[in-house]
Amino acid sequence: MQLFVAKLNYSTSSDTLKEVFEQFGEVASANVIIDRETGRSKGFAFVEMKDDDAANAAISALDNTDLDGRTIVVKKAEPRESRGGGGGRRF
DNA sequence: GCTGAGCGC
Repeated sequence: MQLFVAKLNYSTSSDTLKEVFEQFGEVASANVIIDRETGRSKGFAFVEMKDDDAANAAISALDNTDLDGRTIVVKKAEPRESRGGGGGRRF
């Protein structure tokens, strides 16, 4: 299950999120969105967890909680292909 | 070196 984490600290890294989410279950991968233009964090990230139960538990536990000094928001991530853009080509 | 809603190249 992919989790969407928003309102993170600009200094928060993928490893930090991984360690936090690993406390609730197995984290397949943690990916903090880094801006290609500035090279800095955009303020949100995506965390993929192997167990769905752990993912829901992490949402209920980490949502609206303090992380690195900032109150983060954890929700279920939407499919990247649905958003459209340059990479996702449905044809 | 900064800001602060929302969805990844």
